[in-house]
Amino acid sequence: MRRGNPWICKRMREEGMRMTQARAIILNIFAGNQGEHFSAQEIFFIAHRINPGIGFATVYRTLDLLAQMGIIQKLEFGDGLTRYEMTEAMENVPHHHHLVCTECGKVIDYTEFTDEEKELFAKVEKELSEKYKFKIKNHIIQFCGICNNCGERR
Amino acid sequence: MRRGNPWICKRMREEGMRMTQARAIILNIFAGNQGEHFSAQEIFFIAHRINPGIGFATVYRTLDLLAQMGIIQKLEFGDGLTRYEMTEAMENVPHHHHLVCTECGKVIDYTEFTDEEKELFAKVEKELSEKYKFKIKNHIIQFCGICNNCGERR
DNA sequence: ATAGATGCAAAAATTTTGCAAGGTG
DNA sequence: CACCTTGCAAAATTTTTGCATCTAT
Repeated sequence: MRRGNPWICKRMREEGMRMTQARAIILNIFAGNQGEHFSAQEIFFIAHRINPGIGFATVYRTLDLLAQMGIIQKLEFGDGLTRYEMTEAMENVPHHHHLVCTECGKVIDYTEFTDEEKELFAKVEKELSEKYKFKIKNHIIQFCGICNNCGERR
Repeated sequence: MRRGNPWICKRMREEGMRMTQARAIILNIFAGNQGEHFSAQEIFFIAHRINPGIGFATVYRTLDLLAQMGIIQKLEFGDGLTRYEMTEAMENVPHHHHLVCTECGKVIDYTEFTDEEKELFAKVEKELSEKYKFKIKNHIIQFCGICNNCGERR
């Protein structure tokens, strides 16, 4: 099977896993759409169009696997669907956060954190890490509110 | 029906809603356990013990309602269950965030944000608000990692 | 009295699991 | 060739909905 990112292939092999067709397809979806957050359903439909043999179970199993490996990250915006996006550790994905409209579910990606903010977060993570003996791997920041459209509609 | 928090009752009446027994019981669960995050199931079991007549549908409908009113807030820690906790706007609930172990699901509440951090967030919210015409109501901050126990077990 | 709210049970929707068959290293 | 993965379909879970009945106001 044609492999994707060689680093990922290597990590998989090291842990006795295999780079299969299904996994490569799903990885490509994320790599080719950085900054997008897909639900399992969406991944299924896209992957299925590429290779109609791929089933739901494989999608779920692959998403779990990639999340465990830290390649993608789970997100939930409150509509009941789990979403996934590529981790910022991967392929120069810029650090970003989300603005979620609690009315219509619209999500805006927000990247303009200043250096000041980044430093602060680094500091907080370090403190938390020590205080609670937690090995912190990343953080999720969401601002919740009402978007332009929904605000006007009232 | 004996009402709980008068402010909430007032708001409900203003919007043509009613303070029912089920709603009062559920509100009490949150008010009496500030800082805890309940799943719908947990709320159901507690409420059901207080009044066995309460059904699942009512719990879900009430949780949605209270979330819409901004009294409780939806949270998801990645285990597939939606959780709810009282909003910090309510009953002097201190502002806090969460440390989530991605291995065992354990959640630690974290409250020690400094003034510096609070100011920064206020500033960021204001900027975002203007830039994206979003009416920001609150934010969710989660740090994800591996807790003490899970880290050692490996 | 009257609209809003509830409870029950059935339906939807999402995610997980078991197992034989297939693919990767 | 060994054994990790997959696909399928069935099961488990969580959440939503319809409708007759009940109940705050």
